Amino acid sequence: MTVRVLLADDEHLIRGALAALLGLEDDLEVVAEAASGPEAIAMARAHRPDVAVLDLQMPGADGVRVATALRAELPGCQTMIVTGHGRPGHLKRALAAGVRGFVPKTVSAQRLAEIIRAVHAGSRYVDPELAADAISAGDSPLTAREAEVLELAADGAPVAEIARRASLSPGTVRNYLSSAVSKLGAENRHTAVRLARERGWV
Amino acid sequence: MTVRVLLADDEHLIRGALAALLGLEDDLEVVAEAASGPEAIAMARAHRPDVAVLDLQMPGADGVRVATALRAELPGCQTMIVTGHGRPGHLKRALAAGVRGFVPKTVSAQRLAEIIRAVHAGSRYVDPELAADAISAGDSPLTAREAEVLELAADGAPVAEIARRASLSPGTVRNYLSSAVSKLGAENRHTAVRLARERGWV
DNA sequence: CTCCCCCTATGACATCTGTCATCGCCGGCC
DNA sequence: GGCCGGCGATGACAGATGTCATAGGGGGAG
Repeated sequence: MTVRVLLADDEHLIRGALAALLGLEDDLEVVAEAASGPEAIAMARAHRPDVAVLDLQMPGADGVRVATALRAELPGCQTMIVTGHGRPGHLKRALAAGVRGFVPKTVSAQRLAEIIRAVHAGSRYVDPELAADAISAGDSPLTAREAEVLELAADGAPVAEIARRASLSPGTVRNYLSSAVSKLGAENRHTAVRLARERGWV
Repeated sequence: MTVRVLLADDEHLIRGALAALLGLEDDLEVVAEAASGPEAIAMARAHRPDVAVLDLQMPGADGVRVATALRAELPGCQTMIVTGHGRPGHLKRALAAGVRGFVPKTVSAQRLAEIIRAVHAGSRYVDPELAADAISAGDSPLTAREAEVLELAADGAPVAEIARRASLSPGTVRNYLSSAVSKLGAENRHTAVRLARERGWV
């Protein structure tokens, strides 16, 4: 019995190469490919794969968003995420979205094929290194608003702009930023953004 | 006559898959693989490939740095860069380093094989879209010091820290930042850093 | 030689940011 | 009911940042 696989990655080079390699395994069959989030969802709807292998970063909708959509629409389809640089927060988000596998692109195709089989059989697989990172990063100490405001501060916007976008008073924004900065042990909001990003808290 | 290819990419999944696909072409032979910059140089030294296909982002030394090293050491070896997200500045740097091909990972393996042949035959190939971006981005309006200081400001360090690292007076640093910000039409140094990064000027 | 641009620096000023104290409101928990 | 924590806001203050004028030295172009 062969496992029907959907492959979604915006990098044609990788997607094609991967499809070819996975196709060599005689119990795996790549039944659909997609280059964007929305396309992945559409292809899944049309081909009803057993396992969806999703890149984390795709135009339109990222891998986790696609996984969430598939979870709701095709309960029989297991999802897994493949990513170049895995941050702890992504893993946490992915797991929360019902993703069953989370692997970095540094694994071999051979290994990926095994993991696809495992996921299809019902087990979960998370890359040990990424799991360790996620555990050591721990939970976010930031409150919802602190995280939101920090997010808005990410592109270097001044306080007034952030306040406008968040519909908050500038003073309140500064308070949240201040508290976020102190919780993260950062020197200023920009390093705070960087730290929070590294730990996957925004 | 077969083209001997060196493949360097830190993502095992991509590298392996690509090696397999390129190996299917009967006039291409992947004679070496590497997962880091230094390893790529060592492998090139050992196997003397005709064409080196280098990922832009690798641990140790990025693709352009590797290309520069190879240019000096193995003049008979043509180099080309493959990258996920290509910024204009990278292309410029790559061309200056004597790289003969520059392609995004969104091309197909088929197309990549053709380009490898072309590069081996002595032509150059630059992805049209990336080329257009590079041209429209134009040249950097920043002076050497402005760019350097902006670079140091990238991680959100305060002026005092930047001044220390650049061995400059804090006042001078603020002047450079101010002038860079105004040249880039940014609101503050952090958005200036972002803009300069997008255009490949830092 | 002169002009111009870059590098470096200082001082002054206005504004922005970070921090703290304090307040009221709401919702959950003991 | 009382306590606590999060949310939203204000006011005040110190320190950081952005801007401008100014100035000397050096190097390249005309």
